Amino acid sequence: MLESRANLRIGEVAERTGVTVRTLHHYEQLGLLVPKHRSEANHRLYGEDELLRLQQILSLRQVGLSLQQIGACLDDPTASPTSVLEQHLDWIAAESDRLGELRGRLQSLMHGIRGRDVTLDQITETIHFTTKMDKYFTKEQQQLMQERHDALSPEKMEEVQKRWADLGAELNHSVEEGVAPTSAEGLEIGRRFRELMEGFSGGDVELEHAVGRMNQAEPQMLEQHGWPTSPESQAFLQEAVHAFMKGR
Amino acid sequence: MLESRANLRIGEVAERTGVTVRTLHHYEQLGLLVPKHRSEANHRLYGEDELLRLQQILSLRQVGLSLQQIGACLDDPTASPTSVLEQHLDWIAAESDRLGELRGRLQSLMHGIRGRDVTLDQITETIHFTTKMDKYFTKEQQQLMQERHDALSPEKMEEVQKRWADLGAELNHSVEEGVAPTSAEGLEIGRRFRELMEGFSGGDVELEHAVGRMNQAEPQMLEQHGWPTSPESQAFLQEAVHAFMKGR
DNA sequence: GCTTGCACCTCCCGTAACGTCAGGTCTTAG
DNA sequence: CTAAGACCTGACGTTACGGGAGGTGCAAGC
Repeated sequence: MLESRANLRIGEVAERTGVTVRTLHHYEQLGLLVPKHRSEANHRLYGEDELLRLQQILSLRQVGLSLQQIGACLDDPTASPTSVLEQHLDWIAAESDRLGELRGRLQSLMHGIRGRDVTLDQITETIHFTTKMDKYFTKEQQQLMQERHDALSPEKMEEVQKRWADLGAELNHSVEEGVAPTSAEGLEIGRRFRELMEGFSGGDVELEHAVGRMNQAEPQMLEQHGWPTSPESQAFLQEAVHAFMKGR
Repeated sequence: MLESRANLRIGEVAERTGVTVRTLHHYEQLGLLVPKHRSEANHRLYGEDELLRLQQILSLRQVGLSLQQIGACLDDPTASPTSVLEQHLDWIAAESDRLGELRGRLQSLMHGIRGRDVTLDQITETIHFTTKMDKYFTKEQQQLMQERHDALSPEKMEEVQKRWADLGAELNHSVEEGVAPTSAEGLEIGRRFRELMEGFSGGDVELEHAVGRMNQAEPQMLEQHGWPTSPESQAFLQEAVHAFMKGR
């Protein structure tokens, strides 16, 4: 009844639907929207049904479907559009989650360096570190560690770090001197290691295991902080801790 | 001290850092990571500093920076990496919001067609409709309309729709018969229109204006639901309502 | 009658970050 | 001596178009 019978030329279609002429050319090239008629001057003529199809294309594009998916929905009668949309929704949800997480991490990163001028090295190292954290610790564990970290006063922090550094130096020294892990000196190192580790993990065995896995797989992270990573040191420490635990 | 002095070949670098050989080729082509040395057989040799640079590149890539931005951060001493990251965070936040919104819309769409088998036409029309809604109504208005919609019982819904349809038919009839908008018949149409409209908007003037703007810009949306959209009908209705309001 | 301008036409190159051959060279183990 | 890897360069494909070059048809102004 109210249909505008006149075939529209490409410019008019573009203007009415808000897309560019180039886009319509593109859709035709993909076989997505091919006007059936041409004028005598070889100009594209879009009819009623083609305009409707274009509306459908634009609607589906609006929700993020790829042109390929749109083509499948429109042309393949066996393809169920709801399942395509369902699948697409899963995609969107995953992407949304990913971006949200990334956003949170970037925010806390920017929060951490707010105001202070930092070098690129520090930034990239922080990113590298947090990435590794994600790989070896669950979100709950990370949150726990963050809370325990925040609860510590700066002086306390520094003291703990110094004690780790001292212990690393002493471990190195003992290995170089050929001290036996089961000697009194070795046992003392084992004791101090357990003390520091328990202070860190709060007795959470799974957390300690996660730390162990990370240090196993990424020794250079410890190395950068001065902790001995040679196989000898590792073996010494393991035996020393074992001996200490057994004799306790 | 602990540096591995030996220059690594591209395959080894790829294995250790988890990227592909092609990626390293690509980075070299972009000038992002160019190993200074080659072996006698023209094989790339990556040294200590190049590995460090690669780590930085991968860290920055991890947070979503483009290779171009990464190159700028690494090579342009005037570019502040924090400002680049700040800007990037804005980007991420916007994208995250966009995807979250799209996700919500897709979810409610899928919720609306849950179980029932729907045609592609119905889906695309729903998408089209909600898109237009976004264009003319604020989120608050949409939420309000949704609540008012949900509060209505199905019978009530149907009755209201019937009354709109009847009014549209009568409006059409009056226009065709040449009835004056200021006649008793016209006034009655104006009264019923105001009644229905106030029932819809709940007296929210801004909401009514939004409806007016939408119908002005997108007459085909009304047209599809059988409401008269001819200029004559529009004019008649406007005068009828005006006359009714003045005489009230 | 000629020119100008406009809307349209058909190629074709460019985008970001690589994946994936193709065809050739080098080295090393059997 | 030969076959398998590891490496090299070069080039095309991916997404959804943007943008431009160079040509055609048609109406209006000089």
